[in-house]
Amino acid sequence: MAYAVNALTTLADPTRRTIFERLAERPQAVGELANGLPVSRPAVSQHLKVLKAASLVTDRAEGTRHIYRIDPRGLGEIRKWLDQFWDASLEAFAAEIEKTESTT
Amino acid sequence: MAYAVNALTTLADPTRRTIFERLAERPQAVGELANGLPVSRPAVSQHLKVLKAASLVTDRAEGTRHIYRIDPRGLGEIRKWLDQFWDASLEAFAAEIEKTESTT
DNA sequence: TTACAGCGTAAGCCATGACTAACGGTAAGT
DNA sequence: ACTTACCGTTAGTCATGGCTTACGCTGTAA
Repeated sequence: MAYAVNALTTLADPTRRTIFERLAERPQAVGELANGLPVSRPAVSQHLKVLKAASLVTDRAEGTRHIYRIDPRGLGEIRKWLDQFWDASLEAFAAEIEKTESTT
Repeated sequence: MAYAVNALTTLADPTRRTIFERLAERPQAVGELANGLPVSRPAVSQHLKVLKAASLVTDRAEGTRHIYRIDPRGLGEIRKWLDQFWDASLEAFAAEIEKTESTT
């Protein structure tokens, strides 16, 4: 659950979300990502570090190039965390409607 | 989609997440929430304003008391946004595995 | 080994935003 | 009318975190 929280706060940053989207299309190297982004390469590197810590991406070294791609785990944790509130929300909603309408 | 982004950044704050959790259990007034939280009542009020703007909660006046409860809409937007990447992630994963194993 | 390409890290700056204290405004009770 | 309860808003302070610049490290090519 703490993982989901990390993943959530991680994706809260706009730049990080953009990076995540790009990697969702296809795995990419750091420099590749930096081009086409309004921030410097070190900035991308830092973001990738955070994304990796949240299990949202994985990296693989290919010579001096580091290829990053999406890690489904972080995404899954968020989903799990979200569904828990989704259920609670619907439950509360059902209770409220039952109390108001009582349409059996 | 912009809604989902708002909802996501909104739930990134720990205090706001806690408020959201409390409201998931049962609808509550502002003062009720403030008790049991390590922050002041105005702070809670501000957080509720943000949560409301992200369609994550709804409020209903009951005398001078303002009862807040979860709004499923904001939650739904996040889920929709998330699922889009969930699919992209699995797709990329499948492509990778297919390329590596090719176990038809 | 010399040179270059590709990244990660550290230090420092600056903007965003979370919090408190003080105030104003409305509803209910006496 | 006066008081009290309950809440929203504003102004101002302070910490968090994203960004850049500078530097160091590891491979690859000649």
